[in-house]
Amino acid sequence: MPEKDGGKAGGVAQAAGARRELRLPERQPLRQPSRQLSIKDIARLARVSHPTVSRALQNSPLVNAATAAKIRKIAEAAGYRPSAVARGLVTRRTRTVGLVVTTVADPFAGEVACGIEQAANDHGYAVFLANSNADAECERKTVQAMAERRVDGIIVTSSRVGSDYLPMLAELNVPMVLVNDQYPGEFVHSVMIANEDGSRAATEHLIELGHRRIAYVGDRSGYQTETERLKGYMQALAKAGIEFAGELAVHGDGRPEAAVTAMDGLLKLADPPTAVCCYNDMTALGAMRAIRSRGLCVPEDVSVTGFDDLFFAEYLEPPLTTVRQPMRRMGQMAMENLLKLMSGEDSVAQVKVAAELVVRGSTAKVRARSAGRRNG
Amino acid sequence: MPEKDGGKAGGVAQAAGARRELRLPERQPLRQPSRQLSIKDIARLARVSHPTVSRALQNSPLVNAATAAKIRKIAEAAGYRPSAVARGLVTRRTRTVGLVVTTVADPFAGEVACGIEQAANDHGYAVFLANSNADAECERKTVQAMAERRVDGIIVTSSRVGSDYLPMLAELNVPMVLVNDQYPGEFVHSVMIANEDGSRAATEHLIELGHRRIAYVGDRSGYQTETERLKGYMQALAKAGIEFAGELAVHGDGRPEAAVTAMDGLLKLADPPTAVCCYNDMTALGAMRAIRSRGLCVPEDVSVTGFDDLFFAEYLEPPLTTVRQPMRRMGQMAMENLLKLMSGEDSVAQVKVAAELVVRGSTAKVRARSAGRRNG
DNA sequence: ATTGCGACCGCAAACGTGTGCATAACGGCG
DNA sequence: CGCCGTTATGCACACGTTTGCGGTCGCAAT
Repeated sequence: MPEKDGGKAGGVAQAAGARRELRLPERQPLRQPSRQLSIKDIARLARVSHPTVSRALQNSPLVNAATAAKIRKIAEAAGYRPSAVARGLVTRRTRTVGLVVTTVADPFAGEVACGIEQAANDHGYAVFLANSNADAECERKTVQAMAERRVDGIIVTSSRVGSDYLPMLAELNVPMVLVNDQYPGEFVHSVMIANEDGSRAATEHLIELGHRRIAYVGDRSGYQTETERLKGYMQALAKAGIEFAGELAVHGDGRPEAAVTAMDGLLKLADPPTAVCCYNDMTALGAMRAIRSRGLCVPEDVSVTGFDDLFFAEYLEPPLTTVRQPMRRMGQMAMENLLKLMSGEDSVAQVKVAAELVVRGSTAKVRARSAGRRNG
Repeated sequence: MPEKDGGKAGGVAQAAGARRELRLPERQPLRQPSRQLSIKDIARLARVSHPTVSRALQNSPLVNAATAAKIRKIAEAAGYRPSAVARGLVTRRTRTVGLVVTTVADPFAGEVACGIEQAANDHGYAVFLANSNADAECERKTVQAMAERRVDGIIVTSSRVGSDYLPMLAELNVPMVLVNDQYPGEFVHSVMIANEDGSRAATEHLIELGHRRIAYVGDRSGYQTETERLKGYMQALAKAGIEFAGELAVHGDGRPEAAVTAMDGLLKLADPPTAVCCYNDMTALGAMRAIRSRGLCVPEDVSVTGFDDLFFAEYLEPPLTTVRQPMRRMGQMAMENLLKLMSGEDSVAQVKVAAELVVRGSTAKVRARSAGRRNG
């Protein structure tokens, strides 16, 4: 055995050397002092060709079990790590997905990202993270950059781009799934929460508690999520025979600061609301602050509902009544959906996940009119 | 099939074909129906060689301005995007960094990640995100996987691995910076908050308000951050001549749930604390819940302080007194530090950023003993 | 006319891996 | 002894870039 190896390898090396001399002077490329070792280094160490090493490391049945074991052992000992970039070049698959969110600092995005990362990792995929800063142009650029890096797929949460993704996607030719947005097309699928249902449930809950003057503090107008939640709110009002009052539906931006001023405006009305349905939990945070700044109490003077059920919702005082969104699960679903898309099979184009109303302490029965006169 | 080959490629193939015939039979590789177009496609379109295209696109002065412009125009029109993976293979730099956090769903990690992503993006770097789930083994695996993807550098926040990074890093040979942890070495630098100072300041603040029986609810023991914050707390006590009581220093896990039970245990003591210094804001969230569950009030019955100043801190009722950590800025600093490391120059190995006490409503003067007897 | 030179451009390598195909070794069988 | 089927391995590519170097061209200087 050793003889065979020694003899054979020697012969091969010799032949190769001789052959090379005929061709070129074989300029010696200046090597970096310490470079990552390559598959050829392992091949040399194991006295086999590099394809054999390649096959051994991917457990191919084509290589002898004994030599495969030997090769793996040597590679292990040398601390060899095959280059994913070289592999990506030849296989044309990087096992990488791109994730673009408005900002990871947003708790909603963080939860979704967490679910995605988990699922991706379970399937051997790495994820590129990028912030769009809720800017359409930036989002577009980011998606382009990811295409340049040859990601196998892309997930976008709370997209700001809109339906002109379609031409871009067709050109890029990379599968994509959207979270909480929807622009159906050949490549682009989506998973989204039942916005209307959730928002309607929250509003109906307030109506059942006897509220009639119910406000709505939304996001910026124009985005699909916002539109749908507003719609749910209006549906509930209509169903209960309450006339929609334009003055009670105002816009924030999904963050607490804007909600404070928006809510404050509502409280200054001649006939202020006794309850408020907020676009999301962050908005509710600001609304509650505004309410208290006027010396009013939650829920005694005004009830408030949120949307999302972020981690802090149950720890607020009072705990926030809100519409739960299984964020992590949704991220996971998005990733699983993308995996299917990437492997060629087409899955359900649009999955809508159920929203669940979680009743806590921030909502209560309306009480006899008294705070109504306290307008500024 | 024969028609396609003969017809379409006819003109081009002929010229090239003649030359090629001398060499090899030129087996026709089966092409995918639609593939990304390459630099050679653009070269053919522009009637130049592909190296010229390459140079034109990187604005090399070696190519004629007019032809460069033409090439760029053609590339633009064709929607050509150079492959970052092929480029990475030859340049041996991927312009990619790895970011490993305990979990992105954690608001602290989210903020830091946001700062990092921003800075990375500004410098043309993409970032791989991965969760370690606060598990040392998982963290190690993740770092390995990133090395396999040939990232140019790595940032780890709240590392769970510890000082045995050093041998691994030496082997991997990739620069790394740690956030809120510190294992000095040739490759590994760090940026961290002044834990002791911050924690001491919070405790001193409580002491100034007249508190003498001050509890501490920490993280799991053993981690550097936890150790340092506990130390700061003890320093403040010592300085004020208050004897450290072991029963008052308990462990949570940095999340609200664990803090609830930990705090509840403290309140059941024969001589319960009148104030509590929490490891972080999440812990404070749980502590406040526990306090209220017993019918006590914050800050009237017990004052509480946090650490981090997460977004919700100022929106709590009462707003939380806490130690501010400029998280986004710290992420940015970590990235800038890493950039220096990657470009060869060595920067300050350890930067410590100042912590700032933010006094809000959750802390108040101790009042005459009365709640003390309410133990269970 | 030759030489030298600068400006452009193309050739031929790399980079590190995967894979179709040829081939060597080997044993079994006619 | 020759043929063939297996098994194991190596060869020669290919993937899509970048880059050192040599070559061509036009033009001025000799």
